Amino acid sequence: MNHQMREDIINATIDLISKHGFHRAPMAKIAQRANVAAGTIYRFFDSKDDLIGNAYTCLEQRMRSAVLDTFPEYQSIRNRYQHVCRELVNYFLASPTEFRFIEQFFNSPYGATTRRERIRCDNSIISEIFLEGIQQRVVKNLPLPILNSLTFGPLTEICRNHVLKYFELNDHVINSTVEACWDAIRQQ
Amino acid sequence: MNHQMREDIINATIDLISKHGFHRAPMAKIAQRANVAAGTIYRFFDSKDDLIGNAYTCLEQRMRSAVLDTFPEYQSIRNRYQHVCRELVNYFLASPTEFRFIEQFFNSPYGATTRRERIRCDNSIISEIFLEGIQQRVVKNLPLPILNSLTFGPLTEICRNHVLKYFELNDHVINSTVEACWDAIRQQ
Amino acid sequence: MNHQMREDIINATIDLISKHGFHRAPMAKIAQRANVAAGTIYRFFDSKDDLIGNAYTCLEQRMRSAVLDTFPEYQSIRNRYQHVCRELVNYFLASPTEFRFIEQFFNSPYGATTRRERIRCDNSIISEIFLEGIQQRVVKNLPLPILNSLTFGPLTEICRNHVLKYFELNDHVINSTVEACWDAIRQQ
Amino acid sequence: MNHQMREDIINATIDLISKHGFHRAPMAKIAQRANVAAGTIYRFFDSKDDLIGNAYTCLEQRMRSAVLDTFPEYQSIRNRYQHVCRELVNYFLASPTEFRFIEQFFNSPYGATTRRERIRCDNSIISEIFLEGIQQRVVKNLPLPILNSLTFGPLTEICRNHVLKYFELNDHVINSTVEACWDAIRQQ
DNA sequence: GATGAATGAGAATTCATTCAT
DNA sequence: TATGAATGAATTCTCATTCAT
Repeated sequence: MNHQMREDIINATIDLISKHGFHRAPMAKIAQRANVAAGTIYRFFDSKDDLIGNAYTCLEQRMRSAVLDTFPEYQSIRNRYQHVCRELVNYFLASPTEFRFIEQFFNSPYGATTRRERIRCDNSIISEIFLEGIQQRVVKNLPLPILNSLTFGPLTEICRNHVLKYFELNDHVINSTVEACWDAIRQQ
Repeated sequence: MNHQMREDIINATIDLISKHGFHRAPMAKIAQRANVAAGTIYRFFDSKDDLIGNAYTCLEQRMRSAVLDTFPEYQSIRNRYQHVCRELVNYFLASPTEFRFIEQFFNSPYGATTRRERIRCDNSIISEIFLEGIQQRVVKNLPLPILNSLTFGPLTEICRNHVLKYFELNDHVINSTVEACWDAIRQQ
Repeated sequence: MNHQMREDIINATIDLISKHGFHRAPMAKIAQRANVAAGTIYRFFDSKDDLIGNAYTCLEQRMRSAVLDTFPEYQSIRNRYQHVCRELVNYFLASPTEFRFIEQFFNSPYGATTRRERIRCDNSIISEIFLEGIQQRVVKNLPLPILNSLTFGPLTEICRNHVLKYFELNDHVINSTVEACWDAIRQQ
Repeated sequence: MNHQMREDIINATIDLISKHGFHRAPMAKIAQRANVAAGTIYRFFDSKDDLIGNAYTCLEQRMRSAVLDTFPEYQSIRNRYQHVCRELVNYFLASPTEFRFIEQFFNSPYGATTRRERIRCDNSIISEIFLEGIQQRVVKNLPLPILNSLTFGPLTEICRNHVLKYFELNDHVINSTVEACWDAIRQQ
């Protein structure tokens, strides 16, 4: 198994699909952009659907790394929370193509069977923050999916607006938004 | 122009696309489900893309009505805000198919050129609430797109989780979430 | 039978087909240009093919009139010959649309079963000229179809070049060409 | 690129179109007759229009070869003229299908932008004959397009009549016609 | 008679996948 | 193992024709 080839195919897939959608990203073009033959894709993936699924899984890994690599394990709940939020936004802004792919994937039938939390951040980490916060009465006692939504819902939204050039973000605005997310979930 | 037919076609489109995605919703199947001939669709719409765009526009209208028909014009900012939030969630939960279509549309290249705010709520209404709130120092002085994201980001998310059966909503949870959104945007 | 309507439909047919070809001249557009409903065409013609055939027959009549209305019955063979030639060219140049239709018709499977002579000129007239000419040893003793081709072949060609704007005709050039055609058929 | 396949597709195209017209020669049938899959055609040609255009260009080449391969470069103007005429007629009679295609092409909107001279004979050769003839006062001093029409107009016509079985040609008649064409253009 | 909306068979074209080299 | 030409089912769209009004 040539791992570089696999990587190239996945990157080509993300590129084309994020730009043109699942349809209008023909295998032939994916192959071309990846500098492999069309048939070669099928040595790595069973079908186009399989390729799409694997492209997503691959992105999941990348995001997890981005967010967790610099995770400050021993800081306050608030700090850990804000770290995750900021790193996520930074990752998305640095990788607009991947961001578009992920959003498309999640909101299509392909991703309908995937919980959003999985990709956003390793469950154990963000859940741990929430659970610890609830226990310490720093965070509202709400179901985890709700806390997740209150956090990642707005962050994803502002990234979309920025990536699609509707509203440009900067550090100040990002910080304000993260702060507002924290206001949403913290015990008042 | 037979308006019932047009409506039927749009509903069939929303139905099939929300379930199977833009591809895998062939015109032939749309026609079949709408009980019209394949060619008939083209009397009302120029192309599949045009049909999809119009289906979205139609949903926009329906949502606007749902949210605005019972709008309490003369109540407090907080009450008006919470009204919009709750009606939106109610509408989405009552129309899961339409919700899925909208999410797919927005996150695909089709909807990339459409600002999300448009559909979520008539701009003038929600913007008015925010602007009035900022003026009265009840709402944080943040750019409108950020306030929008802090509001509709979480709401869309919890609807998605409910519609996809990951986390069941009830009035209590919805109220808590709306309250948390308010906490996110209100002046602390 | 509303004759004006029939005429309008035929004119619309000639117009559209001469410009866009047999395909790309849909019945709906023909109807539109003729200011009648699509279904109305079928009160006058059995099918599109029938319409095309009748459009041709109609043109045949028009041409015949154009050439014969001023026919100088009692002049010399040469004069009568040159009259027919010139009138034909004049008619074609004055009616480029009809010319294009006829050419298309004749060279398509539609017209494959139609002898060209029919339309070019009433058989009896031109044949009479040729036969008389042969008898008087003024015209070469060649089969009539050959004499026809030597006459109408070049004339059609120069009309095509003019109509398609490849080579502009004027009276002088037309006269020279007619003269040359006469040289081709006359006994040397 | 499999050149045999390309050739097969072009031949199938010429075959079907010459018999049934541009419409009524669906890509599916062309593919079938060429013993290739429908999609294969699109590896060689962008569209049906492109295929038709290329089929014509291919015929142009074939005709040119037919006429020029045996061209007697150092003979008299009259001999060279008559050679071109006869070879052209011979080629058409030997290839009635190709002849029908060419005629249809030229007289349809497809070929409206193509000067007829191009296909009939390599311009430089026939033009050279005419120009030389004019200079030597052997040929009438008429514009080249007119000389072209006086020559190829009748020849095409008699071929049409033969191919469509209205009037059977033989060497004697062909020679007489070529002679008559020469009479048309030669200085009297 | 006239209409034109509706039909649906048929056309061009695309593209996931296969397989001989 | 990698290729990419070839496949043909599936898709979008067109348009001659019908028929209820």
